[in-house]
Amino acid sequence: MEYVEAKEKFISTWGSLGTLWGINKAMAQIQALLFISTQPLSMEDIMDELKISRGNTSMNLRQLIDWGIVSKVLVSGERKEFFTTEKDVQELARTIAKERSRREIKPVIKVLEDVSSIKDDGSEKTKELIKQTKALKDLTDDLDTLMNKLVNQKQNWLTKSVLKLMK
Amino acid sequence: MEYVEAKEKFISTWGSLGTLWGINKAMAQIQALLFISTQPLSMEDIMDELKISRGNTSMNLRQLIDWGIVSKVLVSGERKEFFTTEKDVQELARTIAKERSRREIKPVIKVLEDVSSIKDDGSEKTKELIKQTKALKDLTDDLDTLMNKLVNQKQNWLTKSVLKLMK
DNA sequence: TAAAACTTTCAATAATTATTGAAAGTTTAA
DNA sequence: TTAAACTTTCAATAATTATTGAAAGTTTTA
Repeated sequence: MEYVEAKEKFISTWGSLGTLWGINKAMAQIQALLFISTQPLSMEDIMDELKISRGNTSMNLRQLIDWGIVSKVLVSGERKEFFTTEKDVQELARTIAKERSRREIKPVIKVLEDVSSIKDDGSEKTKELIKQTKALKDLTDDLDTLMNKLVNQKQNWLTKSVLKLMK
Repeated sequence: MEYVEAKEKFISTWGSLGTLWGINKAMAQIQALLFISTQPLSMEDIMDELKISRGNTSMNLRQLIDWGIVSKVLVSGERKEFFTTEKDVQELARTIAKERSRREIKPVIKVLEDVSSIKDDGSEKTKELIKQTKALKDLTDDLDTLMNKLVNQKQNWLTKSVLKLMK
């Protein structure tokens, strides 16, 4: 496989994986492109590489910035803006995990709490609803805690964690 | 909050969470409904509760069965089929984790391996592509291993794991 | 074996989500 | 200032994905 083919394969695979996990394709592909790029890229560069429109590029770059994954960089002597992504995979994973926890997991835990704390009217179906949503709440809470703990150990968190679990 | 309101809130929240994570709404809602139901439900029951068509119900039930999350149960004296979902949240999490690993993570690891093992032609951009996809491959591999290890400890895996990591 | 009871399939359609592109907005340099 | 260089916004449109419903298929019972 040559460079160009490998690059395209990587970008398109990353895009598909994104789609599978509820992340839009353009967003995932922009991040992938920046991730393997040796310098920061301008909007033009991204549009040309991925063959997407200016509007699309602009909107998705903003989302990536909101997620804390991409940042603007100033290139001296250049008027337009350039963009880079976090290059360290561990830091990247940490950022994504934190954001998904904050945006998606925490609100669900809140709903599960509300639902599981309705008044027990003694009926079987109410008991079941309470029991099951409580169990789901506890699990989600534990997973969220675990994920955040994992991700907050700055140094080699993954390796360390895997080792601990193998004991 | 009354039973009916709580039930609807749970089902619709679960549906939205599904959508956010790339799982279709009907599929997530069917699973949610079965999860809090005291008995197995027939296709009619599900259609009525969720106000979805027969075709939709049939297709999504099949997908849930393919994922190993829902199973058919025979109710004696009844001709039609009834369905239940795994009621134990830990077992449920285990099944979902394994399936997502098998269907989505493993194939991506394969692509990352291919891409990161292209010939180094000495150019900076090739070196960067190799370096970054290699790092991503290693991380993904570690996360996948960790997830599978977590999930394969049959008893109280989560609690145990959290405790270990807190040491 | 016929027909009733049920499930699956799939082409048509609806709903949702992503993308475009041009107009409006903003910043910088002369 | 003003006009060129650049970015953002957003209504229109395209692409994708989900859903319907009726016909075809299957199984069971009489």
